[in-house]
Amino acid sequence: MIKAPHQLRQMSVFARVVEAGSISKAAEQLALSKSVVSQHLKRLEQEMGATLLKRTTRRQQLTAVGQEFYTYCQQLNDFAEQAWRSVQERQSVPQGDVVITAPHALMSSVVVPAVGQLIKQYQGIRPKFIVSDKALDLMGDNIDLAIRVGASGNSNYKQRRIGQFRDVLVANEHYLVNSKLPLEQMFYIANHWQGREIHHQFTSKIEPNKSKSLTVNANCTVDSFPSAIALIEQGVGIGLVPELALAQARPRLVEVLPEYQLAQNTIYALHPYQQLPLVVSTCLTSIEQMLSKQD
Amino acid sequence: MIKAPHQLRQMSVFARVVEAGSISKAAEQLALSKSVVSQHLKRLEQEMGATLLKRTTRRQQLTAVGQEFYTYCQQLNDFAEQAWRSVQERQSVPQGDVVITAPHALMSSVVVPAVGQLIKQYQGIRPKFIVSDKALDLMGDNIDLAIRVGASGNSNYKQRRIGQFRDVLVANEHYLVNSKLPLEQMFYIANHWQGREIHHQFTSKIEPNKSKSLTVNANCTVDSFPSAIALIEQGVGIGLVPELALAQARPRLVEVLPEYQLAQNTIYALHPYQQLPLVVSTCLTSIEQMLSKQD
DNA sequence: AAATACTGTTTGTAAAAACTGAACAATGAT
DNA sequence: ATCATTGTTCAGTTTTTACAAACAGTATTT
Repeated sequence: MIKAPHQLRQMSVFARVVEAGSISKAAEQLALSKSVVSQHLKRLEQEMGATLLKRTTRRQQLTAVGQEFYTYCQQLNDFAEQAWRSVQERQSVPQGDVVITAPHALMSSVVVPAVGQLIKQYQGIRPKFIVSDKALDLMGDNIDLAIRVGASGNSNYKQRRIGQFRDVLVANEHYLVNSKLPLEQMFYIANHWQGREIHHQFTSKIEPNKSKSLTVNANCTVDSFPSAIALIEQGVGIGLVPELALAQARPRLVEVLPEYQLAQNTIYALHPYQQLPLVVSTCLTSIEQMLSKQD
Repeated sequence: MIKAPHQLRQMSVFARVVEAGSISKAAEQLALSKSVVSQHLKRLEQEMGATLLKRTTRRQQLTAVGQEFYTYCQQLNDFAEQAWRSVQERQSVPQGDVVITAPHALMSSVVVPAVGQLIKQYQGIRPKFIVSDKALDLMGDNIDLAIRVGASGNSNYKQRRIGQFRDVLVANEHYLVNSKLPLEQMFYIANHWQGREIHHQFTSKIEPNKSKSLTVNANCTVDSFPSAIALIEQGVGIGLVPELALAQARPRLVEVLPEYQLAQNTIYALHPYQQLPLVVSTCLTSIEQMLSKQD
């Protein structure tokens, strides 16, 4: 019944003409020329096959049909107005649900603090944190923001580089002092994602050309780094830990090769939006700031 | 807040996408190409500064904003739909108020019978007849249809020729037979619009070239022809009467100059519409038919 | 009566948009 | 791995929209 794209517009204009009381005033209010408004009205009436407004140059009067039609068109305008307002309001202040996922390496050390700080300012934010080292499906799990290490090659989602960090090979101070074993034979506590065969390429912190490589087999595997830290603190062996997560544990852990460092991991933010909702973008900004501070 | 002409359309399309569950299906339902629908959505989101629909190639999910926005857009479509339907229904059958004005000469003899016949068929018609020999203001008096004799030179309204009739000079049969006076001296009962000095130009009914003229002063003036008929029937004098109105009175009245006739008067219909409402146009048609029958 | 101020309509023209169809990338199912 | 499906992007075309100016009708003012 109603197919043409312009009819809604015409209905809207018609309502304004009725309210304004004349074509000229309506045109003024709508910031249009009289001719346009006149034509809109004309075409609308043609396409409906009925006059809505009896009009001379001085007066105008609604038809019976026009009267009824107007009540709808009026509401139509109101609804459109309300719809926009509702969105604008919602977007003026960060609020509402945000589902954020991040790997262990970044969640408690970066994401949670960043968002936590935000909540103090905007109490309307209701975040939900999902720790996962696996790549979850943003759409399926209804995730608004995913922080990941390394780029996901193929994805429909928007992806942006938001920071970087290094992993550090650490051990309990006592373990390192007491153990007489060569590095290759130390007890290696690996994360699950590292696999069984582990290869590390170290570069000197001072001289970029000087490098050292290390290849070991995992003696033990954990599925998240807090377990690794626990073991390392206990003096069981050595293991890789994100430097960002060392803050809490640093006093008791020391680097195994203090003069060397590993390559940087890149941190990406992913989201399923064409355009970020305010809550999400605010969270993301906060996380980025947190990351830049730590550099 | 909402200014752009296309936004209503976009909102409408957005609602359809949500309802259809996918852009493709929505495009199909709207008889559009996918690309258009996609772009509409894209632009709408851009202009609102918010994503309404998180979407991959397979699934789509409403945003919090989108959810709220949708409820409005949905109703918007519904309203538009209803608005059109209401008009269509109203126009499928002639019904409702019609205000018709006509001069005495035509009202009871033509207009009322024509519309009366119509009412038998369409009981929803509620006509209001206003007899007036003066030209009323269509807009001011809320008149839908005006039947007039002679064209109104300057007017904003649509005007159309719908028939014609002659005036006839008549008298009571007995008066004519008994009166020995010459025509010029007979007691002349004039209508108000004829003025004091009256000139008639007669033409022979048989020979177009043969003509006769008559100039008289009014002995008596009436403001509408029924009064004239009453007087004439009483045998007071002669007077001009529209032939159309003679039907009821004919048995008792006879033409003064049976072989001659006066010039035809043209009947016009006037209305204040760009496009006639169904009720009005139906009435007009019926009146036209009534006129053509009498020719 | 004439001048005026204000209406709504028409017309020609330029800008904006809507739309299409085809090519493309991503996804899920067979 | 192939295949059908989905959404996006990119030309190019058609349709709408909009404006400005000229015009005509109406009411007020002078």
